[in-house]
Amino acid sequence: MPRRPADAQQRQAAPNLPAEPTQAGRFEQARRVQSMALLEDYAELIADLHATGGEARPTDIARRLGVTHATAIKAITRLKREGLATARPYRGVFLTEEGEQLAARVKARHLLVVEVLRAIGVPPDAAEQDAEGIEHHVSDITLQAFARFLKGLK
Amino acid sequence: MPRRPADAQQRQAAPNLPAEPTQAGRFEQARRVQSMALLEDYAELIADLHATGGEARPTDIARRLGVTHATAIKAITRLKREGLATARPYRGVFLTEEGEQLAARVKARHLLVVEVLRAIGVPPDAAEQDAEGIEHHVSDITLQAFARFLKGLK
DNA sequence: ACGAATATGATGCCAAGGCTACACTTTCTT
DNA sequence: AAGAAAGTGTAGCCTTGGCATCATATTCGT
Ligand SMILES: [Mn+2]
Ligand SMILES: [Mn+2]
Ligand SMILES: [Mn+2]
Ligand SMILES: [Mn+2]
Repeated sequence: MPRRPADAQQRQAAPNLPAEPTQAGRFEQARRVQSMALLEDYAELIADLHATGGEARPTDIARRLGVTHATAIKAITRLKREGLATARPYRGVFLTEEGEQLAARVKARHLLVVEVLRAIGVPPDAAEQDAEGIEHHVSDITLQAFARFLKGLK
Repeated sequence: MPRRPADAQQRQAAPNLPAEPTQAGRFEQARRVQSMALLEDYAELIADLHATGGEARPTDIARRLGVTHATAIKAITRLKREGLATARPYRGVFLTEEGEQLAARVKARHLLVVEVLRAIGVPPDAAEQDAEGIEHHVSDITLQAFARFLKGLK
């Protein structure tokens, strides 16, 4: 049945770029973004643990994320591989400079997303809950619009 | 080092319910939601293909999603397993009653999310892009707030 | 100081969701 | 009516991110 084109285009690498404005392009970008979500949450959490005067040890991280420590350790391995963290065995996890920067961006974005949801009238618990997933999909452009929106309110 | 409690609680099933208001509970809920995202996008897309007068065949679906047809076929297998779709070999995919209902809900939510982003001042392309990922994390409670927000604007 | 309690790390298992490659079926075109 | 073109399905491979289990390291409490 030779009706439509073929489906197997070249499908190059496409590192992390803007995404075509086609439906397929949007889905591809959404998948790319999703693949960063876990790293973002870990970075944000590790920074928070450090900021709260504590250490970021696998068990702490695991408990806060609701996963087993084995799962956390595997994710930490990925963080290290991606150059976002280092770890001293039995002594906890530390963010690299790049990791710190990611954490800072992610935290700011998280707070802004919650703030916008609240401003729209979303109840506090739902805002906190939904923001945990939504945040990762909020692009810089959208984030700027969020900031302008909040500024316009006060 | 026996400082903090243990991390391996019972961790029961937790089918799809409200989620504790703890940080771990929020992350758990976000993971549950994410595991539905793929099914939601497929259901929405299949309904759209049918609505647009066409058939929903693996290659159509794959092209629209930006994946290979093999990937689409695997996802369709999961849709069938979950009771959301049926398929007649070489004749396309069809949503069950439950699948149709899911598709309708997902489509309405998608549209509302885009509308809210636009209302906040997000440029059209970014709104379309970000909504593709955000939509899956918007709870019913939040969706209601979105509807009220839009109503209040006009 | 030493045993108990806890944390850590390693390993192996699983399912999801990508991919390529290849065989088969259907449809189109001549 | 073939033969070519396109779609479909299957199989096998990979990575991610869950899990449980076990061995080892550290720290606490007495
Ligand atoms: Mn998050
Ligand atoms: Mn967050
Ligand atoms: Mn989507
Ligand atoms: Mn959608």
